[in-house]
Amino acid sequence: MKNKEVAEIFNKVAALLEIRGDNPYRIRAYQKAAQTIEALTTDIEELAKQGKLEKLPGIGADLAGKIKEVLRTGTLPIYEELKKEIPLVLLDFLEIPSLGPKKVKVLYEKLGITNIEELEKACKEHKIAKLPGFGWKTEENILKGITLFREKRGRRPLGEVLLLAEEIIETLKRESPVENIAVAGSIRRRKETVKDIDILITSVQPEKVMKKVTELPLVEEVIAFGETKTSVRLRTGIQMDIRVVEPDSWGAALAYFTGSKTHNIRVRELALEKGLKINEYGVFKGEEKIAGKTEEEVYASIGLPFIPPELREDRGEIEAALQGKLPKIVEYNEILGDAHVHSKYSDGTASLEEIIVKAEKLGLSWIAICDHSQGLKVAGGVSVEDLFKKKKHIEELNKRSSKVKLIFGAEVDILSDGTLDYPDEVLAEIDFVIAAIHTGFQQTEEQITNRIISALKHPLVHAIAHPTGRVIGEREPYAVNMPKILEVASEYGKALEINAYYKRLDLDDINARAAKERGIPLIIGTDAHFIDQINYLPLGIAVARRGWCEKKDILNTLTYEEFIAWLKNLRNPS
DNA sequence: GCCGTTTTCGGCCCGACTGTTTTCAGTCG
Repeated sequence: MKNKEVAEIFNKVAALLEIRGDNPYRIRAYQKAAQTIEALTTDIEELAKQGKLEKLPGIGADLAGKIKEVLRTGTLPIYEELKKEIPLVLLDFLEIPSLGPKKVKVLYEKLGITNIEELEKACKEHKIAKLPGFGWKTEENILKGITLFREKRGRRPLGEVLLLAEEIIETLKRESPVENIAVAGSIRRRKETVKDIDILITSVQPEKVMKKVTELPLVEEVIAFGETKTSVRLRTGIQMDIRVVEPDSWGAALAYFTGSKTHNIRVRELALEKGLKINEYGVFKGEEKIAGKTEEEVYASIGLPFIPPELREDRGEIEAALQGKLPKIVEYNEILGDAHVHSKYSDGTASLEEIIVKAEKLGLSWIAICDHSQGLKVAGGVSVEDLFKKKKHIEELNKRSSKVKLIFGAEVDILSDGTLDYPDEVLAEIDFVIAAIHTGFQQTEEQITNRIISALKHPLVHAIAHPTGRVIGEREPYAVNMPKILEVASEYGKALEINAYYKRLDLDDINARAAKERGIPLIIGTDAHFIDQINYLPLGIAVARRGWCEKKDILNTLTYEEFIAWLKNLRNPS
């Protein structure tokens, strides 16, 4: 948690400096530092103690000192100073489309506007249009922006947007003259939340495609309309940007629009060092275009192998690629099973038979049926008696089904005192025990951490489900000391779950990478309560990929027999 | 504010579109 808090302060300093109109490169330095800190897989406090802060990219003597200051005092002199100069609420204004730092500054200095209500009032009284650089159009845009802001149309979970994007692509393929079409941006990188939908197209009739885009029934409003770039807002509130390029520029454009922004900056800096220029149209040596048709070509032009989109976050992937040390991240088709599915035995809606049919459809060869344990009454926790019925049921089905095997598991509650929700003699009968916290979220960090640690140390537990308990956009993680959890999991060889449910994705990419670096096995489970939620499995795989995980790091790449062997071996090492 | 087998100073990614302008700053990605 500490890392996020430090990063947050740096980000705010950067935003405030922007409004103040400070040196843009100084601002970028703060932003870059914030990003580096947020992506750390170790506790920043540890790095500070070891005097290793200055080894981090983008952090020099000055910022290292400032990090230490934040860790010591919780704030920074420059931050406090800026807050006095510029009201913090102005940062909210930056979220309003068409308002950037320059305009926000003018609003504050000329009209003394310091909250949304005042801003709205000033628009309605047409005071804004009279300001230099503003006009009636800007006034209208701000009013629209305020409405959007109030509706909190911020980042949405990837799982919510991905299907929509794929649907739109199918429609455009069918109904307009596109040749290549692909989703780019943070969706292609499979970031856990996304702000907009970026779609890239090649076409010989770009104007027809653009027209079609604006006519899609899903479109509510056209924000910008150009020959090569069109932006619309969909009825769901999300923005969609469409770019059309020449086939010859497909790879360069795809790389460009996939981002991330910081990854792109690094790539282009590398190009400059080699006397090349990269833009969305290609790689150029002087006037001559030397690459651009494919992404591979673009990376190769600056001496890099292809970097999978999920890694393009400027979290060391470029350095790794330069050294030939890019991980061979786990492939989507290497995942053979889903390690966390609920059935009718607890609060799931599907029968075991239905789950088998679904798994076969998805090409999976095993599913771990992990229903809730007895104490979790709200979620239909399974009594000991029913648990043994389920065990028998699974054994019978496994005899009949050859393509898909079920694994007899349980998602066992970690009670508030750290003990487990079934007695040991029952746990011993369960082939796969994944323990989880479902109650007592308000406990202190020490209490929660100790609960999970006692579960990790329990000899019959194999893994911990959704280790931080966060629900994207709804619930913050409970107070848990992740470095300690990682330490104990690593010591005891226990697995941690990447929960693939679209609102959990817990562990997240950064924690998954931290686990991988410590040799902790990871296990992906959809936590499906409805049969179709098993479809979310790729979202969990995406987290693993974003966490630099390779095949060997993920237990779901094991065959049924291998996984059963792993489970047994953990309890009785051979 | 960072960074350096061309550099400890002078660089720091690149382009489309909008709106307010009569040539371009600001915003956005």
